[in-house]
Amino acid sequence: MEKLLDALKALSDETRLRILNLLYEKELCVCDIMETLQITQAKASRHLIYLKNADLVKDRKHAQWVYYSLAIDERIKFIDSLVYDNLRNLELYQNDLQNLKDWLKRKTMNCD
Amino acid sequence: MEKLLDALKALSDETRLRILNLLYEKELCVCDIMETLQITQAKASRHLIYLKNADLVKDRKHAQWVYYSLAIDERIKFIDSLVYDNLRNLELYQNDLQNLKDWLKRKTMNCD
DNA sequence: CTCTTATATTCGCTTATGCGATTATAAGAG
DNA sequence: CTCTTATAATCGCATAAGCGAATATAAGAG
Repeated sequence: MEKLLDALKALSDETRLRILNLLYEKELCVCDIMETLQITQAKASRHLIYLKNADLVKDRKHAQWVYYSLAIDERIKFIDSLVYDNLRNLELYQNDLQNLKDWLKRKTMNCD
Repeated sequence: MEKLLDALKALSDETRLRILNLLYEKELCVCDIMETLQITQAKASRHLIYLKNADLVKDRKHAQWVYYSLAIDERIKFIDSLVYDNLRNLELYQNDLQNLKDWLKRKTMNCD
């Protein structure tokens, strides 16, 4: 199956790794990712679709939002090791998690 | 450290995965890899150098041969999982291992 | 030295990738 | 309906990647 190669290609780009790192925390919509990583909407959308085509994430539409979440089954559990043992030792990805936390907090407050 | 990204880029090409799969068996010279995978010398050499630059393999020169072997430390042990749990379930990579075995046998016999 | 073998490097080409900017689509909100 | 917000798709461009063919280098062999 060449799906493995697709998955590896999906993992060979920093932006997609950063997105995947966020999705390991929780399901997120496109705008959460744009805000957290400070990237353009087109860029976020493009890379999410790339990850989806590689079967690493799945999406779910609700009203005008599209929510993305992990779709990593045990066939490719090496990705768990990659994220927990490697990615998250790096400052960039740690900072992204903190930024996500901050963003989600601000977002909730604005709804009050 | 961006070395992780280099490693992932190195893993996103089928030829390099096939080479890595072989090196998980044993140290090999460039010509073993050409013969086993039936690829050109330039292609084998190029991809081995790519893997070396990503710190996934190391080389050792002996007489006119250059021997390549794994250089995967525990920082990137997710690659072990990738190879043993994913790659080696795929027919292509299983066949490559058989071809390697056959080639090494033939090679030894020619030296008698 | 000269020839052969093993490996690396360069060249020119083709295709793939990533990007910003823009446009299209789709669902609410009012 | 019309306007706004969220997301996807398209376009044109620049750069990277992979390839075969040819050439360069380096070490033995004779």
